[in-house]
Amino acid sequence: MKESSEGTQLDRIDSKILRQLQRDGRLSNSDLAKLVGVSPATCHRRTERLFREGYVRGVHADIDPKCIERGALVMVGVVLDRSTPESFAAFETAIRKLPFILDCHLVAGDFDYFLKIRVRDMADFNRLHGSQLIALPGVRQTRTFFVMKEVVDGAILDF
Amino acid sequence: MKESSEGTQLDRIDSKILRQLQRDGRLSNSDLAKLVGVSPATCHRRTERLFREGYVRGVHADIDPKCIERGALVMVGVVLDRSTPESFAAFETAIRKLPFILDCHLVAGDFDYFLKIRVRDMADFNRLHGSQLIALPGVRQTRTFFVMKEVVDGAILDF
DNA sequence: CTCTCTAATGAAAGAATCTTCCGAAGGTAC
DNA sequence: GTACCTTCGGAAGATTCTTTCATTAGAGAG
Repeated sequence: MKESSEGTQLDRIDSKILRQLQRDGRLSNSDLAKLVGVSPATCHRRTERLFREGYVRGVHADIDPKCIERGALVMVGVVLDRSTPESFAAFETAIRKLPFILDCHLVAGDFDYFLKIRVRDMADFNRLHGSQLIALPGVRQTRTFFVMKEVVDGAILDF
Repeated sequence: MKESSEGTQLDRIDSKILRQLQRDGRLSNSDLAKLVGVSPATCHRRTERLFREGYVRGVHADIDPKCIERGALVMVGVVLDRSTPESFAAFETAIRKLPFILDCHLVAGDFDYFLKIRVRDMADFNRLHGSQLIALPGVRQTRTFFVMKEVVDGAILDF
C-alpha cells in the first residue's frame, strides 16, 4: 500500500483535478481529462474517488449576493456570559439554525466567536441583531463591524 | 419588456435553479430540469442566461482544507497608519496578491480591515505574519484571532 | 534477475446527456 | 382581430458519460 489510511497523500494528478474543479466545478469529465493529461476513463475514476473519500466536500454555485437581496455583509464578534462547555454548545446549536450566518468560528482572543453574516441591508441587520443575535443563549455582548467594501471574498485555496 | 434593465427580477423558476445549483453545482441539466419542473431545453436556456448575466459568478469545488495542508484558520484585524484613499488602495493591491488570504473586507469600527486566512498550522501562520502581513504597506498593527473550532464555514445563501 | 501479484491505465461501446432547431402557445400593443 | 414578441417543449444529431476489459507498470519475493 502507499500510505497508512487517512492521510493518503495526493499525487500530481489528484492535485490537478482538485485545482481544476475548484476553479471550475462544472468542467465536463472529458475537458477535465484533457487539462489533467489522462484519459477520460482514468479521470472519471480519480474524480469519483476524490468525492467518495471526502477530498471534495461539495460543489456549489457562487451566486452574486447583490442579485438575491443579500448585498450587505457584516462581521460580528460575540462574547458569552460564561466560558463553559455547556454554554458554548448551546450557542453553537442555536446559531446553526440561523440561515443568514455564513461563518461562525470559535476563536482565541478578545471574543469567543466571530460571525460572518449576509443580509439585505443595514436595516435588515439591525432588525435581526435585535431579534435574533442578542437573543442567542448566553450572549453577553456583541461588536458589529459593517463591511464597507468587499476586497476579497471567498478566494479559492492555493495549494 | 418585463423589467427595466439591471434589476431584472428572478421568477420562481430562476430562483429554483439558483438554489439547486448552489446546493449541487454538478447537477446535470436533465436532473436540474426535473427538480425545477421544466423541460431540459427550457432549463438549459434559463441556466445559460443566469451564468451569462452574472447571477452565477462561478461554480467551485469545496475542497476539504485538512486534506491539502490548510487545516489552520486565522482571523486578523488590521489597522493602518493613515486613513487615506492612497493608503487603502496600496494595502488592497498588495493583499490581493497573497494567496493565503480568503477574505479581506474594509470595515467600520475598531479595525480598518478584517482578514480570513488559511495556512497549514500555527507555525506557518507565525512565519507568514512576520514576513508578509506586517510588511504590507501602511500596516500599523494587527490583532490575531486563532480559530479553535470551525462551527460554520461557508454556508450557502438562504433565499 | 525473474516471476508473480496487485493496482492503475487507456481503448471501446452502449447508454445517457447536451445543445440547437423548430413550430406552437401565450401575452401585449394597436 | 391582427401583428409582434417572448418563452415554451419536442425532436434529433453530436457529444459525453460510465462501465467493461485487456494491457502495462511497479513492488516484493525467491
